[in-house]
Amino acid sequence: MPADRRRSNLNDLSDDAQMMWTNQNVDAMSVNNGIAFAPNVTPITFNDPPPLVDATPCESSLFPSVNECPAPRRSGHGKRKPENHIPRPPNAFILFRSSFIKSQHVSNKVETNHSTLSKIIGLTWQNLPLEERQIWHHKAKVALSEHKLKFPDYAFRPLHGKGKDKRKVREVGPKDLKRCEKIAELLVLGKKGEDLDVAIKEFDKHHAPEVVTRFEAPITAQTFEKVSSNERKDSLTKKTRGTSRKPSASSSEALSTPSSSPSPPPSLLYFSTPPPEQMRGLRSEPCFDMVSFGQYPCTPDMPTNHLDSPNYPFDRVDAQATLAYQQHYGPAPSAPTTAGEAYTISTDCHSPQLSIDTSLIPTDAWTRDSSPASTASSHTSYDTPSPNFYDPYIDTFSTQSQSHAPHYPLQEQSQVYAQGAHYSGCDAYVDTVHQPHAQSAVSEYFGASLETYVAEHEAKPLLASSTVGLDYQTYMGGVPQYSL
DNA sequence: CAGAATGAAAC
DNA sequence: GTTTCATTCTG
Repeated sequence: MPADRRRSNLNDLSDDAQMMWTNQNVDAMSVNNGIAFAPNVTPITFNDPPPLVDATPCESSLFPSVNECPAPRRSGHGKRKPENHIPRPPNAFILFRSSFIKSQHVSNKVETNHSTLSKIIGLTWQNLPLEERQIWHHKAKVALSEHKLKFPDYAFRPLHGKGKDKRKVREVGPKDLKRCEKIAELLVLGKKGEDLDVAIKEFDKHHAPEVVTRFEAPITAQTFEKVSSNERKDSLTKKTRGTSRKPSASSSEALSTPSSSPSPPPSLLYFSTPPPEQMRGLRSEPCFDMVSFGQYPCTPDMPTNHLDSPNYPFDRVDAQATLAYQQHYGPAPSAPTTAGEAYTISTDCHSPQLSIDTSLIPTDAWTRDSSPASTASSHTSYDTPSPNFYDPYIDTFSTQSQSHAPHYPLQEQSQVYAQGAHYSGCDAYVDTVHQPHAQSAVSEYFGASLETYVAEHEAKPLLASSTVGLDYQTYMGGVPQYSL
């Protein structure tokens, strides 16, 4: 009877929709079937303090859930909701996150930004032992049952088309994925609170945020041709695509290869290099994030222009930087053939990193109504199996024992993660805060006429990425600057 | 109010 | 397959 439930009027429900999803009732119940199993929870007691049942069937040892009194629930996501809005039952991760935040495993000293925290918690979640995650899935299941008991008429009714004009303007951060990973790693190892403070403080001493540059997939004359013909109707009909994400636990696409996701053709507009003011006008986000470029200790010969500074000499064309690289260092790395492949030029202190994700941008990437971040291609670049094999329903549906799949060590996961589209805020994201010289090369790259370049080097990928990387390496003189 | 994460559920 | 929305809080 889902149809019936759907028809039911949510607004009939009483005003006690102010809920806080904690695990307080969860552990007191057992979920062995879909029927009533929570005798102590009724629609009335749903918000009541936790029953004093100690017999927790299972509790995370690593991150025990917080059972203190819930803080009054803030209206979800700060969005205005109807007075009697009934929130969705939380999923396992949301429960985990909630509890995690509340227990302050990561103190304010380490991280305050919740976007970053989400990242950290996400990484932690991925690295959580299977059993631990299972516990949270169990809690989620119980929460769902509770929810059903309390709101038997509830049906999730997402407002489709609501976010049609929504676009991911720009990614916050991700300042430092490595740092997030480190924190997550330590967390899974049991370090939290003050221990973590100390460990991260030490880590921060030696760690510098990595440089990440994103370029779209290599442009060839062929693709250019193809695009030109398709461009018009494409841009007329295509709408923004939603954000998909990296492989998830229950998703079978986790194991799919990136080659199965053809890239959308780049747009004609993309090929031309508009004047900076036009660029800013066309796109709602800047090409580069150079917020604190000036913080970096500059040497006299270092460029100090911001790309988005009006003073930046965009007319200074130096396409030869790329060619010079090829002449000097030989052929570039083999061209990626699938969207989402990434060049990753060594990352540690000995050779500072430059990751280039070559995901294509949607056709209208330079127009207002699209989001590079929301292309599927930018989220399918996992060329290793997902570390996440956990099937929350493994107990209900007996599947090919995925649960016995190997648990990927963090390091490996990180690589997978780093090659994904998590720097997907724009086509070329360069954190030059710590590597200003890289900016120089990128600037030159962008100053060049790509049209000319493509015409002259047809069927060859643009290699600005490599140029930038080497440029920076050269600048660093091969001297280790940071240790990780 | 977007953003960050993952996952459930609806289109 | 895609989109929304659960949590949380800051910028």
